[in-house]
Amino acid sequence: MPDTPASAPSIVRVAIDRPLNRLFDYRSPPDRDVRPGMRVRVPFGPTRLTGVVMEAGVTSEMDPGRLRAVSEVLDATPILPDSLRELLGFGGRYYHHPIGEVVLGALPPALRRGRPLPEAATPEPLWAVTEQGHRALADGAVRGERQRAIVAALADPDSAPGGRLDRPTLAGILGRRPAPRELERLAERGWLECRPPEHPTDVPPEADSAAARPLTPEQQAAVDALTPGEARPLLLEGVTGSGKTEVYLRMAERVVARGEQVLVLIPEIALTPQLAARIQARFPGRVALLHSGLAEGERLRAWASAARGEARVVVGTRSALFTPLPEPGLIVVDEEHDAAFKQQDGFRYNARDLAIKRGQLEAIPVVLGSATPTLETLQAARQGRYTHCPLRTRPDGTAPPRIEAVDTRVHTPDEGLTSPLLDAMQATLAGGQQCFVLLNRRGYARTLACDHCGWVADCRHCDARLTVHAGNPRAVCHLCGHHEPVPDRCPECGAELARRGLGTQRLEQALARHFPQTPLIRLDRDSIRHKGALEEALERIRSLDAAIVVGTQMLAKGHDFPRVGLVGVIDVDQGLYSVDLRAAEHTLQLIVQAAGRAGRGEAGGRVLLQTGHPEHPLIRGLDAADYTAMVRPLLDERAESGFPPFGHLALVRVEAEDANTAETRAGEVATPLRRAAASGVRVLGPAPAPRHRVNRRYREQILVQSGDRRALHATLHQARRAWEGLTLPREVRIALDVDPVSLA
DNA sequence: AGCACGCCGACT
DNA sequence: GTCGGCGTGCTC
Repeated sequence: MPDTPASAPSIVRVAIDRPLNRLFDYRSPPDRDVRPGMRVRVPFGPTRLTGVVMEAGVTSEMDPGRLRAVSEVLDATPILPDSLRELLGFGGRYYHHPIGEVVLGALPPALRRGRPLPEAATPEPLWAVTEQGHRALADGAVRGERQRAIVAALADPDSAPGGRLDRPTLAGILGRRPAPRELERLAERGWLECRPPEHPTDVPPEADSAAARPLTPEQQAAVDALTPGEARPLLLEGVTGSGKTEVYLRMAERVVARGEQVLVLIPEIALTPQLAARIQARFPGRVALLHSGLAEGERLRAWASAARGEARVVVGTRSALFTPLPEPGLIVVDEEHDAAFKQQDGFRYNARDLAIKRGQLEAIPVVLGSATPTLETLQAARQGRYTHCPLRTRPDGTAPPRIEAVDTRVHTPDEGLTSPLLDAMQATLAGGQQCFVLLNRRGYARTLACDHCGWVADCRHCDARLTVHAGNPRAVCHLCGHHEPVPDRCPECGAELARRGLGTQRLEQALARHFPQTPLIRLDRDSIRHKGALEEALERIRSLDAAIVVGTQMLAKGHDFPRVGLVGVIDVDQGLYSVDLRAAEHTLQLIVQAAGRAGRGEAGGRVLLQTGHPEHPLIRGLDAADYTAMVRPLLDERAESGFPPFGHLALVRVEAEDANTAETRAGEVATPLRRAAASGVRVLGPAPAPRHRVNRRYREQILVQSGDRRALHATLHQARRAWEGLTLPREVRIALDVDPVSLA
């Protein structure tokens, strides 16, 4: 960098939290060394804003007289290192999102607002259940939902291996933050004890039985595939129970042992608290946990402890990807196929893809773990761009479950249930095992309709049918949340209304009639609405022998259940024949993930799929032991259509308050896209979005597709500049989604 | 995104 | 006469 003469004012280029796709130049104070990565306070129009210096010592294109001066320098040293700023710059360009929002969005809210970075913090103390507490829990003496949830979470070796958790981790498991006073009160009653964070040597090895068990040859091979200096991404493909977590932990141990930090990304902390808890148990006092359930101060402290290098392992959801690590050594993306890694509004980044990029920039390996990797990841592994480490055998030696189809044309379902499924359930329950029944629609009935005049209950804000919910009876829109009372009679003709289609609530009722003696638990977004309910339900499932659990895809997510003998999938056809880009892929993933719940016991499990199309190639190819073989027809289909991973997509959505405006403006938005489109870039649309009206707004969409990523991005870039010259009404919004997960 | 400036309708 | 409606344009 050339020295600037002492007389010329030094100029810094600053990112600010405004949707403007450029940086702003300021004169930096003559007496202070303002370096890239530091936060500054700058005048912006009539106000002052917090910004991040992206470049320093630059010359400005601006007329020097128009430059204003930095008002205040907020950091003594940079809080965003070079590599992260580079990652954020890349992210802004790749996803075509304003750089300032990207950069400021990477900071915890407290830092975004200009608060100082806290000094080194004392580590969070760890909480554990006392002997007395265990007895009280067993005797039912722990009264109060909240108190019981806390003690139960700490007492459960699945949620708290090692029996000790700090408050932020507990918050992730409970889905709410227990107040310090709540914990203290439990300690005063003698049920909990509080210990200072200990050294790793204090952890009893029996805290996690997997830590003592030798690795299988496949696990060992995966751990050994991670060689220092080799920064290639690694796909760890393993079914549930194949011991992926133990592989992550052993890799992390090696990385931490050589003085480097580990970042672990997980899809959603509330649904999979076990991984976070196991990591916490293996690296006590050295883990920072970052998730949306944290209070602002806690989030700031966790972020700062990672940034200062105190936390050696950082575990977090999507946005934790942007945590600074002074000594990075490894990034793990667990359940890499999960759509939760894609941000669905604003800066629409995919944390999995940006994790790969971060790995490149930091020259460290990235491990992608899944039983059902995305087609993008499988293809990269097939081409040798990623190292592929399969874990085919389960450490407990059990066989993968058998997957069988039940032909619903032969066996007509009653309330969603066919006789072969009911018979299989009967047998499973008789054997003392559990049955999981999966239906991807919550509520009671899918629609409310009049058989007499054809009226159906529609949402007044969206293009969607209202779903009938039982219990507190309401008709609910699953798109916008609008709800209204369920009418007794048809508002048009007064005839009796029919409740059509099946939801989890109705299925639950039907199952209760078939199996009146069997404990029945429902698990969906409605049943776990109140905080800690998921943990309670999981706890109950684990405590039972024969039982039926009915629920949505939530059932198939990472929880560990030892006694599931049978998984029934009520309706797979919906996913197989949906027009959406990834519907079939997601259905296969769901089936395999669900199958992973079955047969952890010695008996081996069964999966029954109810379908009207048992001859469908994807159904015929189902084999829980070989996902790669299962998805081959999908890959062939994508290759033919030029869809990912064989081509690249971007979706442009134009939204307005009325349908006409949306349509005409979408046309104006499409024109520069067409004009900019290089050869090999296709522009499809505009067309009404599959969900045309949502929340009283109308949406049109344009799909841009190309086999050449660079050509696609050049097109988007050029079109975007043309859009800036467009005079659109304020209410019209253009949203650009690069690498969309769904076209709906 | 904010926020100010600016140019036309019903109020003290 | 003026308070305020939100259309348009700028922010180093």
